[in-house]
Amino acid sequence: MMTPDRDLPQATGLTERFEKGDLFAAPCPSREVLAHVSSRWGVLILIALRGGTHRFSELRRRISGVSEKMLSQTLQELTHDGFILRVSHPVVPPFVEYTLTPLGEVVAEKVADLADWIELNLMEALKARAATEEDTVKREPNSK
Amino acid sequence: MMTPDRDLPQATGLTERFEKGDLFAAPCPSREVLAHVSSRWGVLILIALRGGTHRFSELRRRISGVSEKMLSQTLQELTHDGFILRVSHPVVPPFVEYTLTPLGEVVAEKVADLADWIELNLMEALKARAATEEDTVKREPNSK
DNA sequence: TACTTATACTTACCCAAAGTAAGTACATAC
DNA sequence: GTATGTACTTACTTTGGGTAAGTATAAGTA
Repeated sequence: MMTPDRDLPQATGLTERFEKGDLFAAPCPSREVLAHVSSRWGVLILIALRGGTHRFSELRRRISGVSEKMLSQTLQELTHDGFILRVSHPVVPPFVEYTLTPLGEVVAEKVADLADWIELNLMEALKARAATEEDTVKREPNSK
Repeated sequence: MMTPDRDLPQATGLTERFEKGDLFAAPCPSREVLAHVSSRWGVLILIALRGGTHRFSELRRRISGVSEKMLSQTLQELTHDGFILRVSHPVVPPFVEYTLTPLGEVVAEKVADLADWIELNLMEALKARAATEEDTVKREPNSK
């Protein structure tokens, strides 16, 4: 049976063990920011902006697969979170530049670290995928 | 006015990254794995499993807000990717344990590093949020 | 005996988020 | 005058995530 444990007092006890913060608590604002940073396009945008300023359309072309809508939206979120600085030049056609803030450079570095590691170790991960049958280990009832 | 495009001559670091796993290319398998790891629940599961083995229902209670469906699904993905080992004891009621693999411990560490940093620096991010009007910098047409 | 509780799931259904396509305003090139 | 490029927004459609309920089984409770 499903027990609706939305806001049970157990949160306090568990939070103690993870005393860093309340990331494990549902209404934690960190989750939102973390979601922006680790979102599908957020990750790629942050990595793309390492190394320097880029224009909107540069990012769009570089990050294969983003729609303009999602790029715009994610850039807004990250800008709003203080990770990206948006500089718009009031000319025609529009000219807008996006740059990492000092705060953004730190997150971007951590995100890139994660992404790079995954790229480099993909082979191992894929090998594990091939061996699907070994995913689960079954133990005898009396072995525990 | 013609807008100069400094699109192609990229920073070497980024270009190298393109050629290795090519995260920026849409059909790159790294993206999928990265999506699993950096997904809303994937992040929290990996962090929760640092420090030791946990049962399904333990994780469910700890990670406030996960549905059983999402927990099950995300655990399957991460298990399939080789980051988590699933050990099921064939008893009634079911008893299943989840543990990080050596590979999983490394990703979990990187993910936790990112999450911790965000939690600690949330205040700065929120301060940036408050100053919404300063998100965008406008420059005069002739200032560039 | 019958009812409840607990576990680790799956399945059906629904809605919000993500993706697609088109529109916008203006200028320069052909 | 048609096309192109810029940085967007807005409607519409699709998909994925969330909610609630179902499942099998055994121990515990009334």
